[in-house]
Amino acid sequence: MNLKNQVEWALHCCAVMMALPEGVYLPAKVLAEFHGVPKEYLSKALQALSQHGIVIGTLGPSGGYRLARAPDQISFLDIVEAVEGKRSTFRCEEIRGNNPCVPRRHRAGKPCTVARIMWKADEAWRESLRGVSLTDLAAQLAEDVPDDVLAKSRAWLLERA
Amino acid sequence: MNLKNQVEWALHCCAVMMALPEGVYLPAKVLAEFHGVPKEYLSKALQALSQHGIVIGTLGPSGGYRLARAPDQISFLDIVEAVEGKRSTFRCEEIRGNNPCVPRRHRAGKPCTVARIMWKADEAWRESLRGVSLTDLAAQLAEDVPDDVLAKSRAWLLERA
DNA sequence: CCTATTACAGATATATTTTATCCGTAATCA
DNA sequence: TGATTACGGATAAAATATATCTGTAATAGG
Ligand code: SF4
Ligand code: SF4
Repeated sequence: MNLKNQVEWALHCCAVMMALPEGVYLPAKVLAEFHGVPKEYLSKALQALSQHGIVIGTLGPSGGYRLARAPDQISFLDIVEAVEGKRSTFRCEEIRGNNPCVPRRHRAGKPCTVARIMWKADEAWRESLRGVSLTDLAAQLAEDVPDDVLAKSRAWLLERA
Repeated sequence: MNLKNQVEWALHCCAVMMALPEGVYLPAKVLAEFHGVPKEYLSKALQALSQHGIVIGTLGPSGGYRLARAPDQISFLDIVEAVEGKRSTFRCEEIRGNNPCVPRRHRAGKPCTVARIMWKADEAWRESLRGVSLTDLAAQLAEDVPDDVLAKSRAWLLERA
């Protein structure tokens, strides 16, 4: 059970886009080169973000992507769910319906205990991601990443925006 | 991102094995028929449980599986991790190392902020599963499942144990 | 108006993982 | 001895993730 690598890419892209000045857009091509990932496939992830209203994409030269709202209004969960989907990781195949001792009653009934427990764990995962915003990420990054690397990256990106 | 269906099967099998009297073993064949799933593939899940010390398998006629310890000493997490593995669902491909502005320093460094946040969410998921034991499940099942179904299932299984 | 650039949607191809089956071996019991 | 079982490894089929390719429409700038 693995998350798609697009999740990682999308998160990094959003982190990078926080540095954009008002009205400036970053093309997928640049984001792909910056992260060293295939442009075409990364585009799919960015389009997913766009469809979920997390980023805004504009066409034409000087077009590209930027965040659709303030970083403190974008959570990790928003981003993860945009590319990974909202469905629970636990798939219930209703195998209790195969129990030879159960006539019919149970089958269309409410989800069983096992499923509820698994879904609750899933919700705990989501809740954890819901609690972290891009602003939180930025604060941590400022501590972790040396200032010169941050500045150089910023300059590298703006040159190509 | 989906959990394997073996997870669901393993959980149901453990639930069923709680009903076994001391010293009695339930063959994979019976468990498979009871749940309506392919025996060969279910066996793989049961072997995983066995390797992780959650169930005990014995050979020969009247052999099969039973729980290796008391139900209150077996958590959902034990079972899920046995078949799904212990690794985080978030795979870090170290794409920050591809950043053209980073020389060398960063690359072998500690895991970055993004990864830590994702791993923490993963841990929240595990913590949730760690908090539920088979005993808890049994209590819930007693409420959810009608008594006659429970009794009939029990009888059906013991006939074939 | 023209051209280069871009996001976007859809089709296709490849790789990896999940799902499932098959077979041979060893242990156990009657 | 013979039937039954778990176990491990090899293999096959299906589903999903990964990646590429194509064409279209919008847009900025000349
Ligand atoms: S998890 Fe619950 S609802 Fe799903 S198959 Fe098992 S018993 Fe049925
Ligand atoms: S998640 Fe962190 S450690 Fe992993 S690639 Fe991204 S920056 Fe690097």
